[in-house]
Amino acid sequence: MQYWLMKSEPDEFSIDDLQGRPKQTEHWDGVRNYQARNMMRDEMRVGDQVFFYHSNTKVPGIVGIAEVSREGYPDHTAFDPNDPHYDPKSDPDAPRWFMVDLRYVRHLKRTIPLPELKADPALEGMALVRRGNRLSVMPVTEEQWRHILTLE
DNA sequence: GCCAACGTTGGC
DNA sequence: GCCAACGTTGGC
Repeated sequence: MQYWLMKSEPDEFSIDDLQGRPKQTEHWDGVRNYQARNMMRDEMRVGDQVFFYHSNTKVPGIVGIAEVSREGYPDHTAFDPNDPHYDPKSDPDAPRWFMVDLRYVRHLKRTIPLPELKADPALEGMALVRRGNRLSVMPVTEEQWRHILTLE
C-alpha cells in the first residue's frame, strides 16, 4: 500500500466533482510534468490511497481521500487538438502522457489548510511544503499519511 | 492581480 | 551542452 497527494484546482476539478461522477470515479488527465507522469505510469497501484488537494483557491489544502482504481494508461486528451491539454508530440503509438483513474473515498472532516501543514514539524521534508514546490503528484510516507489524518 | 519558482524550449 | 527567454504553477 502506497500513499500519494494529488493537486487539483477546484474550479477545474474538485473533490465534489469526483464524488458526483458515475461510480464516483474519474480519470486524472492533463498532467504534463514528467516526474508526475512517471509516478502515474510506473508506480501507482490499484488501491493506493491519495490525498486530494485543492490548489489555487482561497484556502488551499487537503480536502479528502481518493484511491487508485486503474493504473497508468495513456492520457487521450494529449491526442485531441481541441483539448486544452493537447500535445502534438504525444503519439497514440508512443504516448508521452499517462493518467490513472481515481475513485472517491471520503471528504476529510475539515480542510487541512496548507499553512497548517507547513507549520507542522512532523511534516518537514514533505514535498508539498518545500519551497517553490510545483509537483502535482507526489508521494506521501505512511508516517505523514497517518499524522495528517490525526489533524482532521 | 502580482510575482517567485521552476520546467521547457530553442538558438548558438 | 549552455543558458536566456518564455510559459506555467500556485501562494499570497
